[in-house]
Amino acid sequence: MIPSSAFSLSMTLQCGQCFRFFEENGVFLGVANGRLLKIEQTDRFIRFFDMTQEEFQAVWANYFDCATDYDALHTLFSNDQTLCSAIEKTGGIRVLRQDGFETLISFLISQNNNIPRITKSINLLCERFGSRIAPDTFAFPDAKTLASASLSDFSGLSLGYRDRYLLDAAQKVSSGEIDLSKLYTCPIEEARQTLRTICGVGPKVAECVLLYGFARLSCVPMDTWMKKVMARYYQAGLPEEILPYAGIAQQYLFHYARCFDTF
DNA sequence: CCCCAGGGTAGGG
DNA sequence: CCCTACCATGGG
Repeated sequence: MIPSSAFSLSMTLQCGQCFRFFEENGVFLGVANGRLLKIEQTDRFIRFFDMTQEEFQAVWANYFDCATDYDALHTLFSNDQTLCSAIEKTGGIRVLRQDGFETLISFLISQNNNIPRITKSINLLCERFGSRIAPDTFAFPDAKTLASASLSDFSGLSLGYRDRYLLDAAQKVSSGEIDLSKLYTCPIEEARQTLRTICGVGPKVAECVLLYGFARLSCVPMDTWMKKVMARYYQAGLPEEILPYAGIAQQYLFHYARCFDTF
């Protein structure tokens, strides 16, 4: 269990950073790290169902980024007026530490797309190519499996023109042409450059992959909503002192603009 | 019919 | 460097 202060499970799982959780009577079910996760938020705690302390420490503490002091970040961010307002509504969001390859594929699908359709495509992709880990539950497929597919194998997943992007990404990772493990710590510009050799990875998708998949917290995905926020509130850029954690600030501002502000 | 969706690419100035 | 048309697909 995790204390609930400054932690909103529903916002964290539904703010558009991950796509494999759904809510049923207040309980969230989903798949990450090749495991089925059942989890709920009570008044004071986040409760993990069917979970040993060992598994929580080995897998999920990292996934939910329990080591980061979000209260300290809120204090830092609150010096800024707009972020202060955003945090009032969205401060329970945590930036998840997701699998790098899954994040890469997921945000290739996200381009010029909407969240319900992204979710649908990803679930269909897992059903077709992922290993079955429980009834009607499938893990995210690995790079080798996707790389061995052909374009026609992707039909019916509502990927549109993005099918060849997935294949290119899977082949570059599977062949070793791209070593994703380097992206955690290599210089950030090198990480961006590496990802952008993949067809369909531009500036925005690269930032998403690095932030959500490789814990590069300085990365700021500039989607249509964040562009509106920047134009309206930050024409001179984000405050200097938050830049090392700008990705987390971005998550608050993105969700604030999308769900609470009127643009 | 239009527009938009967590954009990127190719092609032309 | 900039700008624009186009890219599949579904929902409003």
